[in-house]
Amino acid sequence: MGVIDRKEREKVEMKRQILDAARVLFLEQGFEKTSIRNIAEVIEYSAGTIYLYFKDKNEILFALHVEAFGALMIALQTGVMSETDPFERLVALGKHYLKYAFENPELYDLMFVMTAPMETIECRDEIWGDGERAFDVLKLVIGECMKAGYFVEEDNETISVMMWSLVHGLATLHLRRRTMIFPEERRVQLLEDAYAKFTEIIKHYKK
Amino acid sequence: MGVIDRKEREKVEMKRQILDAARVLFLEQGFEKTSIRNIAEVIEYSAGTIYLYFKDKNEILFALHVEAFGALMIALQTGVMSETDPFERLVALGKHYLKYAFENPELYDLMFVMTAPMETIECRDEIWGDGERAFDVLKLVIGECMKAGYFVEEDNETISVMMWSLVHGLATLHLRRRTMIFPEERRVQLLEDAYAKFTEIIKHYKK
DNA sequence: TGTTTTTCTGAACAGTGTTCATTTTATTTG
DNA sequence: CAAATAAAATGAACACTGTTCAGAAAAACA
Repeated sequence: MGVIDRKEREKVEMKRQILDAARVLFLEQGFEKTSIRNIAEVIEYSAGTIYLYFKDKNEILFALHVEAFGALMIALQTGVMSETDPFERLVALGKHYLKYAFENPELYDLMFVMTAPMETIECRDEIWGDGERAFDVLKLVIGECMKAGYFVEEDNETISVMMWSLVHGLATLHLRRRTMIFPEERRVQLLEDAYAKFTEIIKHYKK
Repeated sequence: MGVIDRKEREKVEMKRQILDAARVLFLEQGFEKTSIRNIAEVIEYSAGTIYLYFKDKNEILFALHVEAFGALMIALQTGVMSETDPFERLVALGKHYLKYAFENPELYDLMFVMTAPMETIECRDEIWGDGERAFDVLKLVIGECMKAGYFVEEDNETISVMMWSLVHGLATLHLRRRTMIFPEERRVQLLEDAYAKFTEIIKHYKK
């Protein structure tokens, strides 16, 4: 029966259409302000139809979440590849993380800021699995740095959390407009300087 | 006419009632999930009445925002007072910042994470003024550190942004449940360790 | 007391996420 | 090909949201 195969393909295609429309709208106007009816309008179906493909609005978010982490992993891997020196790898990793955050603000939000999806119990494992794998990349690179003589006798995970917090802090302060307290022409420079200074400081740290 | 004085008092009292109810509900279930009707129910008035005291739901948020920054400023000042050594002051400042964040998660959210209120053009100046004044405390303490021989020849604002990003990152990663990727018994310890390590590293940094 | 001003209500509007009986479309069977 | 079955899509309905505003109730003034 080639029919059920085609039906399967159509189902996947429809899900794709919904996700693409949802991603565009979420990125444009945010999750909360995007209604199921908005998404339905874009794909030219009725609102009810969406519920034949996704259980609810959150499940659409989940699906995008998974895709977003896939994209971040690629971005981070690119960051790792681009340098051979262990410490430069770490610096590049952070840079690519920030780049991803600034280029995909709403997706970054969804991955590291939004609370809604984290509350619901279902899918938690996969969701956190994604986060863990991204964090593992950081730990790996920091592990290499330690082998190369950086962070001697430090706890890998502690250093990783510190590094993650810093870049996440830079990203969210900017994405959530808190850098507005600085004059426009200084904002980006300040973020870059702060990151550069941080990497410089940790580079030369010896117990 | 003592009447208009009393009327004025009643108006202030009513605003207080609304704000108190709103703060409790916002802290309990968040801004988005709290409806004007919920607030009205608590203070035993109709929903329409609220609009006689606040222009809209955002204005209630603004008012709470102002109060929250007042509380943070007190928390930070306490942090500054508690130590005499400039660098220990800085360490204590960050600790009290984190303490405030963890003890008032929804208020912290409202001050440093929420986007909604920042979008609307009105009240922006006061709102950002509050943020600026809090940041000034940090700059001041770091300025004292510089005079005491720390961060020599560094740009105060760059160091301040770095410090702010780190504590803000720690706070938001935890408040937004991203530390769930760590086993429960390690979470808080990891945050504390990361902060302690960070302060230790910047303490011993010499160009 | 009657008049005016202030305060409050509750219905209404256009929107939300979600459900479900009904209709339309597609596939399989006779 | 026509009839029967199965799948897909609809759109009305429900209970909710923020917000407005004509009218009712209460308070203040004359």
